[in-house]
Amino acid sequence: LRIGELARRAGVSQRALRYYEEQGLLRPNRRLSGYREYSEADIDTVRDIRALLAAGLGTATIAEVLPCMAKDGGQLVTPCSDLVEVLLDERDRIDSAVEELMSARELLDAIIAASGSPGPATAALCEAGRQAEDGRLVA
Amino acid sequence: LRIGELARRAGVSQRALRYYEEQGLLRPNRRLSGYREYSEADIDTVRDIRALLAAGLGTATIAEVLPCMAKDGGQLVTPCSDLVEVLLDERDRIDSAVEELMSARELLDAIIAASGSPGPATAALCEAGRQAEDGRLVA
DNA sequence: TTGCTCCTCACGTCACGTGAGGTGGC
DNA sequence: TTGCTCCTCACGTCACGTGAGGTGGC
Repeated sequence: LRIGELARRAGVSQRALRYYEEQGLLRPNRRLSGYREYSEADIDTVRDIRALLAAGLGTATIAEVLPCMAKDGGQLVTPCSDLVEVLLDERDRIDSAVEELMSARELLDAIIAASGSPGPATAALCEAGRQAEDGRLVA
Repeated sequence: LRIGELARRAGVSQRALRYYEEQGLLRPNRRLSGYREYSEADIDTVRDIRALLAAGLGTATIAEVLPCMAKDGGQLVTPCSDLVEVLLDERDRIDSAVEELMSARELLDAIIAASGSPGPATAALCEAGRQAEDGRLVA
């Protein structure tokens, strides 16, 4: 697989793939031309990387986790004990991140729901908001 | 309220508060000394800002949303119709973000669960991981 | 030769962190 | 005067985005 096809199939940018390599998360072979050559397994690896990044893990931590995910005949590999503690912390962080997202969702829902009855006061406040924004640009 | 107390009570850094002001999200008064003077209402505003940032909204969008949250006697204010469409998109993004977090959580859970029976293969792979990391540092 | 894909710099972005160096109030 | 809090630059960080300028294969 060349970088363009992997990017398409994994749903990421080529820049992201080069960045992951720079951080040691991927190690593609090189052709004589210098082109990167990826394996089919890299598609799943990239998906895992994205999932962990989206969960707030840094590339350094992900670099430690990835070898544990190397499936040995469909079997997960045991991580070093230091890493397990890190993962427990990260899992807690994910749980509170979900709660934050839910409360933000409620905030937006309340505002969206309030858009049912516009009224004349709305237009005025809308306009006030724009003027405040202009003021900011001037200042 | 001076910046230090607001930072403590809202649970954010002073740098973050200055940044929010720079982005037009807060507009504290100034004392003769140049010190920022915040209102009690700013505590809740900062909490809302954090919730929306955590949900992935940018400061520009939050600047549009905040006036809608100005409680007019406990009542939410209606946003401009352009904004409502943006909020609907953001809400969808939050929903998929939650799904991503859940799947990442499952990934970590599987690895954590695998740490039950260490065995000798683990230590070897652990060591291999460290060597690979060293190789990276050398290269 | 044309066109598509790839390559390596290298600077920009967003929401801050982190000093550097200086001032205000009790 | 001491000590704590505040101020304004201004550069660093993380995970990339976005060109700039050049090369490879059919």
